Amino acid sequence: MGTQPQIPLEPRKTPVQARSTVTVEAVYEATFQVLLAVGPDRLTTTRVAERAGVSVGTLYQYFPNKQSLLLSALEKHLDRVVSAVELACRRNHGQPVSTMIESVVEAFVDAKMERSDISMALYATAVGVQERALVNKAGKRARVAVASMLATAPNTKFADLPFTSLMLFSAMGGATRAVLEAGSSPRMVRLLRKQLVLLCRGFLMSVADQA
Amino acid sequence: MGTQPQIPLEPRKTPVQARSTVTVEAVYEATFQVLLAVGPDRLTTTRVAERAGVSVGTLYQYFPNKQSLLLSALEKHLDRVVSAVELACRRNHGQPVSTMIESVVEAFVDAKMERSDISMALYATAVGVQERALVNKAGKRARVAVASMLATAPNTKFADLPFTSLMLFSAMGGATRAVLEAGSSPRMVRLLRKQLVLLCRGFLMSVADQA
DNA sequence: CAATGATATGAAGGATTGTTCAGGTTTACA
DNA sequence: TGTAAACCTGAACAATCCTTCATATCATTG
Repeated sequence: MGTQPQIPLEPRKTPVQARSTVTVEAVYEATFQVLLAVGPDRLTTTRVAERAGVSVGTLYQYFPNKQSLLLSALEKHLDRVVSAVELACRRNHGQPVSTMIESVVEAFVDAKMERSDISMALYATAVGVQERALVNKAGKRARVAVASMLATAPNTKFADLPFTSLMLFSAMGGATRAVLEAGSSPRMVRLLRKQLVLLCRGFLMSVADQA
Repeated sequence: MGTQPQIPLEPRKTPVQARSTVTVEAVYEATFQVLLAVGPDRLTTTRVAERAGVSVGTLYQYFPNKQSLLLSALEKHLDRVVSAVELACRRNHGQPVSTMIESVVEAFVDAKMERSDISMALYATAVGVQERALVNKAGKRARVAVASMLATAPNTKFADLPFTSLMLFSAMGGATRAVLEAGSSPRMVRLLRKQLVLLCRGFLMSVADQA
């Protein structure tokens, strides 16, 4: 298991003019589109640059290498989703469990579906070691938020909050992914919201030490 | 989105002597190991052949190209898991919902954990279009089996069995994957089994039209 | 043991792709 | 308006990797 040679992953240069801000945003968007169109194997920096309407050289001025591009894109998306969940959790401290669940499910599904194309495209990149590290970090953040919210539920105590949160969040993630990959039709998304609430609520009722 | 050129994906030659059967098995095993060791990007046919103790040429006698190797490996694993689930489902027709759940969860978790290394390695390959098609096909098989089992539950009717099965199976898959990627310690696996039963049972109680 | 088919080898070809860099264009600002 | 910094270009380089094929070894059968 050789440690990989330490290659820089941070953006090489930060945009200062409006022009380059547009460029970087176009590169991100192109990354998602190429990812969806041809898959991760045949994603090349040249293809991304083409799609973004810039030259490869330009791309390499803001990303030191291909992997950093994919990592940045992934990080951006994860942060958006997790932030939404964290916000929902913070807002529901002290609420009844039922209310908590509804809010978190809504926030999570909304965040995922807002750009369902990006969500799907990025599943294909969360595959390497570094990528999974990012996903883990994001998952941990979400679970901490969920756990600390659940800890404030009135008249309810949970024996193993960390693991309970893991179950909750991973089940939500799994079901949402399945719907996404099944085409995420409006009907399915509607059903997902409804049944995800039932799923989570049923689970939490089961594992709670009611007082 | 251009249709990919039709490249053959079936094994080129089927082993007839004992010698080659060993070879093919070694190639599969090497595929998993390389996948785990260096990830899908840096998996090369030469590396797999080396690890298997054969030459590249030999590998190409049984697999027409790299993709067919990965697809075969994936298909093999999926079939093993789904078959286990199908068997469990068949055996529990007519049983109470609670018993059904326990059996299916046990069968699924067992199948996944029996070779947890393979399960993890293959997450990284289920990324391209053809690979996802295989996963979808396997998922469908599992859902059909679960649905037709649930249809036989006494005193219980489900309004939307297809979607209910999707939720059930994808939630199970998500939670199991999370535990797998968290290291699948014995403690965690134990918790997973227990709480997965609670999760599924709670969900089915919620969506069932009790009679 | 001869002969035939099965299996194994690995160097070399051909194609793709990540990354650089020398030189151009545009913007900001004094 | 001049100039320095920001930004962009794309051909070329270097490296990797998939795949083939001419040749060699092993197993089976009659």
